[in-house]
Amino acid sequence: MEIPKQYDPKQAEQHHYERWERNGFFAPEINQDPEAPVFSIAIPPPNVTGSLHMGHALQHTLMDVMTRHKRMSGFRSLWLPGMDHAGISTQLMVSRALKKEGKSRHDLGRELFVERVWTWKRESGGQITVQMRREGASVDWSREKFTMDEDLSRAVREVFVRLYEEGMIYRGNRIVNWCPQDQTVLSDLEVEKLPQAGKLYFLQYPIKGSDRRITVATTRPETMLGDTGVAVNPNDERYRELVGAIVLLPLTNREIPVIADDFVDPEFGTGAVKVTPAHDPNDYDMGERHNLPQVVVIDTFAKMTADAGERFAGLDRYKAREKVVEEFEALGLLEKVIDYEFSISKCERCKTVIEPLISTQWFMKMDQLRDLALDLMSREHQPRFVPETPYEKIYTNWLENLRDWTISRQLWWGHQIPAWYTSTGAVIVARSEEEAREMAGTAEITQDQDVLDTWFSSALWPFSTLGWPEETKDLETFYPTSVLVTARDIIFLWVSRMVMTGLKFTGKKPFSDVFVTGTILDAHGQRMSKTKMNGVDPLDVFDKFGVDATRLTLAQVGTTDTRWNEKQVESYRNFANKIWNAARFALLYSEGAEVKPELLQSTNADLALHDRWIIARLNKTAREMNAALDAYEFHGAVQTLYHFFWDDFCDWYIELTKSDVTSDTPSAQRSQARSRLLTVLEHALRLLHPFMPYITEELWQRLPGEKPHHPAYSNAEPTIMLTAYPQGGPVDDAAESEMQTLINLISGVRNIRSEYNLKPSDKITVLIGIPNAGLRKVIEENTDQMKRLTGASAIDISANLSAPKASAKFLLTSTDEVAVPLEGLVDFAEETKRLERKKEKLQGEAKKLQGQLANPDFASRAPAEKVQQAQDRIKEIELQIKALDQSIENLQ
RNA sequence: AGGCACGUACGUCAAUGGUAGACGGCUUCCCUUACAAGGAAGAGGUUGGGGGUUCGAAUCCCUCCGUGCCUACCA
Repeated sequence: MEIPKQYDPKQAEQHHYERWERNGFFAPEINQDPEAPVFSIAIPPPNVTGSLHMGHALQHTLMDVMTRHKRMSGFRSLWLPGMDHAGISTQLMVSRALKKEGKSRHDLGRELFVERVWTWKRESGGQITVQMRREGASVDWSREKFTMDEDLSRAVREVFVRLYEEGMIYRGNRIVNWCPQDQTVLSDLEVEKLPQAGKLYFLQYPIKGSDRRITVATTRPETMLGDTGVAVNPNDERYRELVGAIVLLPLTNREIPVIADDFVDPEFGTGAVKVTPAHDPNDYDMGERHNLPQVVVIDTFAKMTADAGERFAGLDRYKAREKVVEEFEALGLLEKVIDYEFSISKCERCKTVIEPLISTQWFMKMDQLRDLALDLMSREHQPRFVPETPYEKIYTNWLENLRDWTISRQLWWGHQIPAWYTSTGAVIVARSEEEAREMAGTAEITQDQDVLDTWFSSALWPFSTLGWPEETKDLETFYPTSVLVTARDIIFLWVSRMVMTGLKFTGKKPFSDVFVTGTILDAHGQRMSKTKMNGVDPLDVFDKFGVDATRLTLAQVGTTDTRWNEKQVESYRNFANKIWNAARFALLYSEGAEVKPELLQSTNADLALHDRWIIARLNKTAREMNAALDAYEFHGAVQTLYHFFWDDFCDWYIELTKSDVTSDTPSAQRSQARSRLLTVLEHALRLLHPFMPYITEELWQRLPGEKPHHPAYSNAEPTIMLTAYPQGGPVDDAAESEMQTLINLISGVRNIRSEYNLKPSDKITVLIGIPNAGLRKVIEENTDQMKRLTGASAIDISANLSAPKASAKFLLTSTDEVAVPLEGLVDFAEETKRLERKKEKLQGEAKKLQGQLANPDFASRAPAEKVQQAQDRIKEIELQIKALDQSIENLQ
């Protein structure tokens, strides 16, 4: 079989996914074991408008690793994919397309516009589903959901109606965040606050029946046209006598009262605040407390209303600001203007400055829901956040301060609110229009024009996607889901709301664990964002280094914020190449051999040391992998795999088995060695598979022999995806420690070669003294290996070392010693210096340890084990120093 | 403004209170070897500064400096 020297990721990425998907490997039905445990994840649904970014790639990698691991471990595994209709983004995107045709959504009307969005969705939405296939995400596409699907929409209506019936959803007139651009209300979480350089204007208001004036400071002078009061702190001596006085509001002919309210900070500005209940959330609250009227002077397009007065009506809010300031100046009432930095609220989507407005909206009361979630946390400590700090606290604190949720949006794209109005103004909330007509007793009803916040449907995602409110088989089987993987910025928007609705409507938590991923930053530690143009496109990285290398890089990010570092991906690309070439070697010499799992079962003692050892290492690695994955320790898991494959398997095992495997003459021993190599490789590929699905499948398919699936998947077409994840058999401490001795021996000799600058052509003799007969035998059995790996022409093993004076020596253990005669090979003076340096270093360490032991407190208070360790280490150092002294003397 | 994290080798990150590691990079050596997208070896850190608790601190506490995030909002 021809195998190229370099791994070509694109080649491997081409065919496997399509085959996996076509054969139904991703669907839980592939599992034939009726008793199988269940594992399920609902994907955080990406926006239908979205395309893959690093955050997705990171989350998807982690979810795929978990799902593939559980699937291979025999779990009936479901990773359910889907998309979010993303109300505002999607509506904006389609509106923009319309604009290019010179039309607005209003030209089409609601029905046609919504139809147009669906067309867009069919034709160009969901790019991300194509990209997810590239990632290798093993999601069950047969269960793919969209938040606007009929079944999910039904769940939305059901929840709305039930909450309305319980009085938890209500319609109210309140101050809200209004986006004049998108023409919709926004929740607090959809508003971002940005620092902004602005000005603070000091305006003087005359007091009626007096020549006093009261000065208020404001960043928004135009709102003064809607002032209905001036507030001061009740304890502020400066204004005490003015409380209850009447202010003549300039530019208008209104008279407004001076009120006292604790909200006012006497330290700030002048200590007197203008109160505009209709256009500021705090003023709104104050207005409520003092029964102040609300005068609306700014409309939904951020233009001044008729109530702002004739001169201002129709002006843009910023034009009005200039005009108000001019007029104050003309009246001599503008005290001063100072530069001032404050934060300004902007629409998260379109960046337009938010206008707080009083508006009739639908709200959801959160107190009962919040208590359900808080109870779950205090009672069962659920959901379990990984990492627990700080997220558990952040989550709990946020819940404790939760306010009512504004759930209506003035959009056309979304779930239209299931509320209807009769001509007499009665409100009917129902599951369908028919039901509403029946309830109304008339056909003359009109539906509320608003839609629900996108997050309303997202909040139901873990159960609505499984069929709720029907009691489906899927819901019964896969709910609650096992784990939620998410970025930290949607803990409030999404995670907490899923917990609350899950508990309310299914009586169960929607997931047990919440894994909060870190953030991938750019090379300078900045967040990647579209506006900064500093994002790295995962697809470009896939093209450059391959999907598997990228996944490995992302997997080890885990929960920490990490700067993007292409070098890291490059090193994992090299790792993939290493895997490729190790397999290439095994396959090059696979004639007469095949994968035989039973070769790894035997623990019989006539196996060669390196064989016993690699089996032990494989078992230990498998155990570590399972433990790490179950604990969500992805960083550790990647490290474990990397070292096992590169260090243990490639650097040592292949090198030690090479002479048997590459032997020219066919023999039972050669076939065994070849088969064992293939079998260990096959197991290693399985361990790697959840992280590197493509290269492992590509190579696994090429391995000859018996490669059974996990029993739960015995009927399926061959794929590494459905083999059993190695659980790890017995450990073999003897093999590990004996092999370690051999490794130390070979490394030690190589070290000597390197330190003395010996050329590979310099033939050396290695003298080894090992008093223990058992160990001596082990080493003797590996003489040929040692010769090959150290470039020694002769190896002499005896019970007691006798070496010529001028030899490089090192201690293998406290009793075992190795020497390489150097006569004629090195510069003795240079060498003496080097040994002295080494000795100093050891003496330093010994001194430190002795200091520790000399401290009576250490001896009495530290655990005996630690004291013993220190003493042992000192003894070891003493021996090493003695050996060094000996060597130095020998060089003289 | 409050709250919360973080600061470890040149870079990115590890390390149940037990005396600091990995990978990449770097230096040296090696293209007759499955892999130059490679191999072998080596150098490199008083864990941001200062103080405290402790037999023992990267780890716990205080403080300063720096960075990031979150919440609130100052009219």
